[in-house]
Amino acid sequence: MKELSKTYDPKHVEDTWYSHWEKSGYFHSEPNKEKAPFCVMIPPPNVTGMLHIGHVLNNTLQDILVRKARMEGFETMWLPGTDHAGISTQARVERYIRETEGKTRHDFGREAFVERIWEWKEEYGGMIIRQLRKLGVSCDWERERFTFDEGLSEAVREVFVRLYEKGLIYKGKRIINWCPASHTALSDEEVVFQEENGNLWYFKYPVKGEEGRYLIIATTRPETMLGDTAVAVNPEDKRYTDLIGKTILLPLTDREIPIVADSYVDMEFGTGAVKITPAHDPNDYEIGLRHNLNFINIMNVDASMNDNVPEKYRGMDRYECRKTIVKDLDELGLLEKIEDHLHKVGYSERANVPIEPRLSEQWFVKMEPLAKPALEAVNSGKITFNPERWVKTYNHWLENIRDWCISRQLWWGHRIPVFTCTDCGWESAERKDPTVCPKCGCKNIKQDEDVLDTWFSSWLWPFSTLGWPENNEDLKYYYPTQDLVTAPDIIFFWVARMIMAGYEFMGELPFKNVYFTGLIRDLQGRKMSKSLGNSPDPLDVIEQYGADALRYGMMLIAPKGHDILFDTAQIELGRNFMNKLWNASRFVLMNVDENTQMGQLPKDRDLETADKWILAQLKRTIESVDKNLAEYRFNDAAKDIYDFTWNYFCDWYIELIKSRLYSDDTERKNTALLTAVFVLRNIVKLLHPFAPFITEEIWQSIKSETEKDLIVSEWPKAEILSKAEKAVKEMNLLMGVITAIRTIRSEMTVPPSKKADVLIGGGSDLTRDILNEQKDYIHSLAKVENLTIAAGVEKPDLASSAVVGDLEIFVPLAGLIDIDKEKERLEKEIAGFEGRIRGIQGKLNNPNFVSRAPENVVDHERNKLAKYEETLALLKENYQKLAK
RNA sequence: GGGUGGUUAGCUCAGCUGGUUAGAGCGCCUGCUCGACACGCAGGAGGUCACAAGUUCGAAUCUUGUACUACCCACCA
Repeated sequence: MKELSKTYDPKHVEDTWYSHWEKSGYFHSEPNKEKAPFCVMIPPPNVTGMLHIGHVLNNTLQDILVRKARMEGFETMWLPGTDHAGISTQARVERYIRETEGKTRHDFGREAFVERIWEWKEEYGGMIIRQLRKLGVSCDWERERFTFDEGLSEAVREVFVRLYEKGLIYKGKRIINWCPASHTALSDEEVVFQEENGNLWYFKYPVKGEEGRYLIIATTRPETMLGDTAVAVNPEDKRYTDLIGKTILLPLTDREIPIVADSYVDMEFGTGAVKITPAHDPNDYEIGLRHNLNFINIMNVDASMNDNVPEKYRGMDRYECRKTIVKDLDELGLLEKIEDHLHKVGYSERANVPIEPRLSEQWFVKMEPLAKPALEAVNSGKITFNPERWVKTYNHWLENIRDWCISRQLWWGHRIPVFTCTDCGWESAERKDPTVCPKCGCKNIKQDEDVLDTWFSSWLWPFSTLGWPENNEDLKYYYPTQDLVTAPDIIFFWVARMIMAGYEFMGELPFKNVYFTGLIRDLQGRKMSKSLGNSPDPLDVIEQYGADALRYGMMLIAPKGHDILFDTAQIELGRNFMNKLWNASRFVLMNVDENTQMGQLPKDRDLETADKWILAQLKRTIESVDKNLAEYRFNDAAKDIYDFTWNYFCDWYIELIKSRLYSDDTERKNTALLTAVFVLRNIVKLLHPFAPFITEEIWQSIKSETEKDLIVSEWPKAEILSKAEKAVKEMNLLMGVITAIRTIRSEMTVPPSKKADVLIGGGSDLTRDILNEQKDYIHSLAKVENLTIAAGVEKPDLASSAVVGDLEIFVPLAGLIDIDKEKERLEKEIAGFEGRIRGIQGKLNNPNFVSRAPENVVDHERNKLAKYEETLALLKENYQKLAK
C-alpha cells in the first residue's frame, strides 16, 4: 500500500499523470463505428496569446464535458488549435522586428515579411497550447490545427470561390472603419465605442452673395471641414428655408459648396445645420449619394492629411490639424463658440486607437441569404443556447444583419483569391492561381492585394478542421459536433457565422448545444485586462494551489451565464477541498490491507443503518450531479460533490465508522471499510472531470488490480441501493440527537475532554428503539459517558435541555462545568438580554412607533420580545440552580 | 433611443416547478494540538430577500411599476 503524505502536493502528480494519459493514447480518437461520437471543437485562441483566466474557465468547462462523455463510453474527440489572428499577430511581429532590428515590414517586402511571421510563429507562437496542458485539458493533440495551415487555407479558398460564384461576394465602395495604426479596414464588430469628453465646435460659414451672413454649423471633428462638399439643413426648418440652393464659401479653402435640404438633419441638435463630409462619415456619405455631391478624401492611410487639403495642412496628423484649423478659424473670426460635449468615439479593438471613417473599396459578403437557415436552426431548437436568453440577442443581430466586410489591408492572412487581367479587365475568383488570362491569354495577371478577415477562416472551424472540402471518414463521423463553449462577446463574430457556414457548406448544423460562459471580472467588477494588471497569471495560480484547485474553485463560482468575480480566496476553497478529499482517502487507506476487495460492496444483509444511509446519499448525489451537468449547471454539480464529500462522507460517515474500524469485530469492520472504499471510489469518479489529477492519483490506490485508469473508467451509476428510506429517517434522528447534545455541551462550555451523562426521554417506543440501536454512535460522537433512554425521564437538577422532535434531551451539568466560570458567563448573558429587552420594550411603549410602523414590523418586535423573555427566564432558572 | 441581466448575511454568491425555521464559502465570536485533515473539528452571532402595489391559503420565487447598477445593439453632425 502506498503511503500518502499529510497534505496533498499537486506538483508531484500533475505532470506525471498528464504525460501518462497522453502516452496511453486516451486523448486520441479515431472514427469508431461501435461507439457514438462526442466531438467538441476548441474555440481557437490567438496564436500570439498567453493563457489567461478566461481560458481557464472556458477550457475547464469543455474538459468537464469531454471527460464525462469519455467515462460514459462515447468516442470522445476534443480538437485543439489556434487562430492566426491577422491584425494582432502582424502587429506583434512588426513590433518585434522594429525593436530587435529597427526595421519595418516594408523593408522586407510582402513575401519576406510573411516568411518572418511564420518563423516567429514557429518559435514563439502557440505558447498557449503548451500552457493549456498544465490545466489538464484532454485534447486530441494529434489533431491540432491552425487556421492558417494548409488544409484550412484550402477550405477558406473553396468557400470564397463558392460564395463568389454564387454572387454573394461583391466589391463595394463604402465608408468603412479604418484603423490608422494597422492601416486596414475593420468590421463593425471590431470597433469598440468609448465615451469621451470632447468638444462641439461652432463655426461660421459665410454665405455667398450675402455679405455678413453666416450659417453656423456644429462639429466634433473640425479637421474634416477640409473635406466638406455641402452643408445640409432640414427641409422643414424655417430658419434656413431661404438658404436652400445657395452656396457657402468654405473657409480655409477656395471651394464653394451647396446648401442642401435633407430630412436626416436633426433640427434640435446644434444649430440645425450640418457640414457634410461624404468621404469621412457614413451618414454624410448617404447624403452625398442622395444629393450627388463630391467625395473628397482628405486623409492618408495613417490618418494624416493628404494632398487634397490646402498646402499648409498637408502631412499634419489629424489631431494636430484639428488644433490648427480651430486656431485659424478663430483668427478669421469664424469661431462662434466651443461647447463641452460628451460623445462616443470608436476605437480599433486590436490597436486601441480611434478609428477613422474612410471611403474605400472593400470586399463584402452578402449575409441575408445565409442568415435565414441560421435563424431557423436556433429558433426551432435544433441548436440550443444556454442560457437561453442569448437567443434574443442572436435573433436581433441576424434579423438586422449587415453585409460583412471581409477584406483587410494586411499581409498576414489568407490572400483574397481574386485575379484580374490588367490587359482585358477579366476578373474572377479562382481555386488555383492562374498563369494566363483565360479571356485574352496574356500573362499580365494580378492577384488582389488584400487578405481576408481572420473570422473568415474561424467560421469554418467545425468542419474545416475535419478535412473539408474533402468528404472523408472524420467529417462523416464527427460532424456535427456536440457542444460549443464560448464567451458571449463573440456570439456575432463567431457563433452566428459558424452556424451560417455550417448550413451553407455542410447543409447541417455545426454543433448541437452552445454554452455561453460568463465574463470574468476582478473583485471591483472590472474586466480582466493586461493594461489594468488585474488579471492573475493562471500558471502562477497553478504553481501555488495546483491545477485541480484552480479548476474546481472556478467551477464553484461559475453560475450558469453570469459574470464571475475572480478572487484567489475561491481558489483556496478549491485547494482546501482537494486537501480534505486527500485526507479522507488517506484515512480510508490507512485501514485497507491486502485482503480488501476494492470496489466490492458488502452483502445487503451486512449493511448497517449508517452504511445504507451513506449509500442513499451517494445515490442522490449522483442523480443530482447528472442532472446538473446535463443542464450545464456546473457550479451546482461541483457543489453537490463538495457537500456530499465534506458534510456527509467526512463529517458523519467517517466519524460514524471510526468506532467500527477500531473494534475487533472483523465482520462489522470489513462492512464499514468496503462501504467507505466504495463511496470514495464514486466520489473520485464524480470529481474526475472537475479535478482530474488528484482523483487519478487517489484512484490508483483504491482500484482493483484489473481495473483501468480513472480517466477511462466508467461513470457512476445511480442505481446503487433501492430501499433506504428507513435508514435515512433513522440517521436523521440520530444526527439530530447528536447535534443537540453537542450544542448543549458547547453552550454550557463543557470542556471537550469531559464526557457527559445524557438522559433522553419522551418519544415513541420506536424512536427510542432506534436510538438504543445506535447507542454506540451517540457515545462516541457526542462524548457521552452514561446514556439513559427511557419513556419517562425526570429533568435532573442543574441540567440543560433540548428538544428534538418529540424527544427531550437532558444533560446534567454537575461536575462537568466550572460553576464560577459558568455563573460569570450567565451573568453576562442575562445582562445582555435584559438590555435588549429594555430596548424593545421602550420601542413598543413609544406610541409613535406602534401607530406609525407597519404592523408586521411591530409584530416582529413583539415576537422578538417574547423570544428574548423566554430565553431570559431559562437563563435565570439555570443561574439560580447554579447558585445553589 | 431599443434590448438583456443584476439587486438575498459585513464580503462574494447559491436558492431550478411559489410550499417547513431563506442556504454556502470567506470574515467575525466561543471552545478544541480526541491517532485523516488547523488547507482542520464542534458550536454560535448575523437577513424588512432594493422599494411599492397586485395575484395566492401561502411570494426571495409569479405580475406591474419605481429606483439603483452592469452589459449589449443602434444613432448622436
